[in-house]
Amino acid sequence: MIFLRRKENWIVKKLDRNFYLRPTLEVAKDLLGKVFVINGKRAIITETEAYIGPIDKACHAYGYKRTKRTETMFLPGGHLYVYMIYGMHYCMNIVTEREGEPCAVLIRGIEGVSGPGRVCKALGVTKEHDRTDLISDEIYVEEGIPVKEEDISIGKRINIDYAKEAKDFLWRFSIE
DNA sequence: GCTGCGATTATC
DNA sequence: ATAATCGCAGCG
Repeated sequence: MIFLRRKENWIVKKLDRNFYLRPTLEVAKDLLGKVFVINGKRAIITETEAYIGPIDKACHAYGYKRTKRTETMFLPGGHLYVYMIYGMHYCMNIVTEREGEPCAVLIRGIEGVSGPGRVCKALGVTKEHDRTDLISDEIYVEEGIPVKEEDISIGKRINIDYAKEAKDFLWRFSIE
């Protein structure tokens, strides 16, 4: 039995573990329109990018590379992966797929905010949130708004020109 | 112990 | 087009 409480037109049901354990490209696309909840703030996700460690030269964990930083991506889907970049910004990702498969989805935009660094700043996400489990009471993602297939734009990922053939993968998803 | 650079952003 | 700014991977 499924009961969906609705608050205005948002479906407020929390996403469960199984949502995140699916293939990364599916999760990246399905996260559009979902509502990220943290620090008492709520934000509609509008732009994402997939990073698939086993085959993706743009991914920190390419070829299953384990370092102190990438260790988070080996956790089961549904955890937060937060890292600092350029010594001054944080980037927030949601880990996907089963434990041991280092994959994640970068949250590149939320409603009214473009760019992964600005997203973290707007939501107050820092290194402290790395490894946070989203199957929790305080920090999680809700069903949010249904998104139509025709409203989704697909394109190449941003700022990964160093990543050889992977730079041309169409692993970026966005709405509006 | 050094060196170089990055899934970015603000500003020239 | 370029500076800002630092954790850390790679090297040896």
